[in-house]
Amino acid sequence: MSIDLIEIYNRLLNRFGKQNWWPAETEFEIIIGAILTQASNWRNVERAIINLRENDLLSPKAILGVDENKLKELIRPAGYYNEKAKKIKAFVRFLHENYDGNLDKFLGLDAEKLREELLSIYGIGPETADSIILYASNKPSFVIDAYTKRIMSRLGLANEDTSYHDLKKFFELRLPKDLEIYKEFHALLVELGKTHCKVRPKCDECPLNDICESQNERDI
DNA sequence: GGCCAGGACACCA
DNA sequence: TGGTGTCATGGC
Repeated sequence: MSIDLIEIYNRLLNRFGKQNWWPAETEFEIIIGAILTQASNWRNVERAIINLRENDLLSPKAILGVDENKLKELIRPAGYYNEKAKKIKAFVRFLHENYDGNLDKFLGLDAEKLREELLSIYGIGPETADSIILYASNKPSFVIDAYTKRIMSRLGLANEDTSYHDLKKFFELRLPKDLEIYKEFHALLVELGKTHCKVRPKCDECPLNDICESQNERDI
């Protein structure tokens, strides 16, 4: 099967424009956001990040020193705050113990080693790891999320049980290994997912409508 | 008032 | 390795 992912990319880019992800001021903020946004609404995550910023906690050192219960209270709006507080703590402890708390040193690892290290940290799975590699470490590692799986499934290019690894390779084998394309494409797929390719799809006006197998109301 | 959101992990068979 | 339960707030 030949499918032109660049064609899809260009359509999304023309429709939605450049997304300029990741919305954050620092690399550490990207990492915190990547953990906080797990299975959560980004608007809620923003509230949590604002709370952290107002308390000067957007640095590894500050997070390392803050009381975990205090951390939980501040990130509460993001949901799953007990779990996420543990995950955030786990990350800064790992950084402290293995890289002297030096984030630049850690993010300077080559992509393969960085991914391996990230996946060894509690609370960081494939998607969060790839998000950190792509947007914080600025190395091309394609991110697969729930929206991407759904969109690919609706397009007939994947099943619901297609593995993360296989879907990731599907994109990486068909796209130029270009940092900006990787960044934008993932952001654009999320935007499409939010606006059209939802659980209850709004296929009208979808830029991929003509090449989508599901058309309307196919329950996946 | 129910559904859903930019996942990961523990536990089980 | 695959399926299921759990974690939780807030917008729509």
